[in-house]
Amino acid sequence: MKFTELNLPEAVLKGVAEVGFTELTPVQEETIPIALSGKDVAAQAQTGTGKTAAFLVSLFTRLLTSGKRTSNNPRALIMAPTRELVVQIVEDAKGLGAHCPIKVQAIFGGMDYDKQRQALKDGVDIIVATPGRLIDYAKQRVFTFDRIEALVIDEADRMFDMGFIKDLRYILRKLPDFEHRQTMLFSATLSPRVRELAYEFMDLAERVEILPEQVTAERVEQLLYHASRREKFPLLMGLLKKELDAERVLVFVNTKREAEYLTERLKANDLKAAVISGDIPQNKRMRILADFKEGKLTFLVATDVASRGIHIDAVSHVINYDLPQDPEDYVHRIGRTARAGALGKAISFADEDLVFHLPDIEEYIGRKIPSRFPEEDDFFWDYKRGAPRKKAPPAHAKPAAAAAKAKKPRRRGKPRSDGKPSA
DNA sequence: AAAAAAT
Repeated sequence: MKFTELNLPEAVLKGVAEVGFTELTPVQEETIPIALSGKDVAAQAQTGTGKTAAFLVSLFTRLLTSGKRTSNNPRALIMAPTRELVVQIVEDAKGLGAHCPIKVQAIFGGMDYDKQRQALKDGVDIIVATPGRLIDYAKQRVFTFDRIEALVIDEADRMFDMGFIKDLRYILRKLPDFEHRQTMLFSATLSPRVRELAYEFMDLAERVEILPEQVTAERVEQLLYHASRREKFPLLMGLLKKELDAERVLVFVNTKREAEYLTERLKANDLKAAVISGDIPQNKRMRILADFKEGKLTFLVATDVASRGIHIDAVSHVINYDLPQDPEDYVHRIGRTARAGALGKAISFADEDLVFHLPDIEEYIGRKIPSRFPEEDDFFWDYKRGAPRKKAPPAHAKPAAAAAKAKKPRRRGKPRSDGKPSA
């Protein structure tokens, strides 16, 4: 099906054509007609299949005909779990909505406090926001939720998890009742638990659920190495020597601390690497992401701040240096590669501390990840810092000793050097 | 159990 067959307003079609869309993706084909009819939608679809455009096209079409912009009273709200994702959605909206008289405003923490505040006062049609800053302005009555007629929750399962649910509920309570607004839920992973929670805020009678058979994109080539903690870095270096096409590598770790440490190790080996995590100041986060997108960086070491929704062209490899704790995060992380028709490789390391997550991940994705134990020549030990230069021990040799050794430098119980109380 | 998100 083509966008031109959808009976969209001329202004929307013009934007769609300009960003180069002609054919609808399967998820767009399923969701856009339903969304245009005003029904609630809960859609799970593989990463990189055009979910953002699906809800943006629907929102623009609705808002073009439903009324006019007034100050302090936005008409639609899009919620997302990271600031980068908010920025990206706004960028997509600028392209698709280039010919629509619809004002889209990003609301998120870490930057532009007065600018965002003023924009809300002046009046916007669509807010794209992370929860914290939005609630801040709402409490100050910079704007009201009274005229919100459509709500989109992107990466819905993340928005409904422990860390976000309180803020999200606060916002949902302030919105017009679900009978007087449209609600749309999107994610690559939409668990039954999350759907149950979310349906409290949706019109059950008018809800359409779209669930795929396969959660991961088939074009991602997946591979897993069983490697001990101490083997992981030499294995990473070894892989880089072999995979000469590793031009844009996104490396995921589970903690902010590990992200910093691994980045330093890569840099010490003269590799162009940078780190992105919630500890990095917002303006730097944006610059690093831009540098990575432009190819100025080969490596981006990231926490799960970068695992969801972010589109980066031509990521050749995703490395799960730490196996993620949540199976959903595995799906989102590897979804950063092989996007929009491209190919990509996802290589995961399973060490003695994290390998126990593997069965859950494999059950979730419904298949075994091809795995192997590294060979002698998979390693490259001759890096500059912190490891023996001799030959590699066999994989999983003395895991108990390695685990015990690993616990030592954690300084448990001691006061933090920065003076703040430890969490 | 960690990450993200307001100042």
